[in-house]
Amino acid sequence: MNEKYERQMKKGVLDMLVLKLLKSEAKYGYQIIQEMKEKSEETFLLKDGTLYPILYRLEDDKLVVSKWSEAVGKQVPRKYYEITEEGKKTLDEIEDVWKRISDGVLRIMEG
Amino acid sequence: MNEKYERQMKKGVLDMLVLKLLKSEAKYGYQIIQEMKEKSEETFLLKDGTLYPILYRLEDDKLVVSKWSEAVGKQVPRKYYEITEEGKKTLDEIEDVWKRISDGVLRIMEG
DNA sequence: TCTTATACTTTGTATTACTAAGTATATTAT
DNA sequence: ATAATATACTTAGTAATACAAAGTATAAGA
Repeated sequence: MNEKYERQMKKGVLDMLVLKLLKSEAKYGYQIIQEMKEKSEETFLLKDGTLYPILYRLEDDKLVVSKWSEAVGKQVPRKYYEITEEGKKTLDEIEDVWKRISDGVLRIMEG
Repeated sequence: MNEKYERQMKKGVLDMLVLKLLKSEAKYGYQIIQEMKEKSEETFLLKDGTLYPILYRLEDDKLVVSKWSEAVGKQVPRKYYEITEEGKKTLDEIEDVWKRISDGVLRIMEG
């Protein structure tokens, strides 16, 4: 029952969180999943099947670009995702939307 | 572009907000729309076509019950929606989910 | 050798906010 | 009287996304 609401409430915010994590530096998929888990203190536990479609969508929208890493030794090849200028701009906008909505929720829930 | 994110971010929270507004007293559709608008300071501007499907869903889930008002004078008949005990319990649970998710978002966005 | 972690891809499902169109009555302004 | 607006509820259809699940493949450790 609660999972239903949890899933719905996450809609829209994951794009924002992924862009935020990429803002400091380019990262690869597994790294994003780990940071999301650690920084949110276990609240955002993404499956890879959830993250990659988000990254592909962000790439289609030109908010991120991806590059395969040079083969360094025997390292499994990694695809690094880097935020674009447009991505940074969009991140700021999405953050404003989030602030406005969470403020609105607070006003109703606490009023 | 932003409308897309705004719409997604509202998913899940509208049920919570409607239940919250019904917690203090039974209300009819138009009244809910007005209170949502006022209390959220223009953030949640629901169309009737958005609200009623939510109310029907809540009713299907037995979180609210509806009663048509007695015909008082020439008043247009109104359908009052009242939160159930199960609805109150679910509201508390959804609120916990919301708090956990918004805390998680904050941790990532501010850290 | 087996398990686990790393790493990316694709397909399909369930859910929900919103638009739009429809029906109908009461009140207010012209 | 008439027109416009506010009130009040219903239904059908669209777009978007979190997630599960299944698949492919390599590296490291027990």
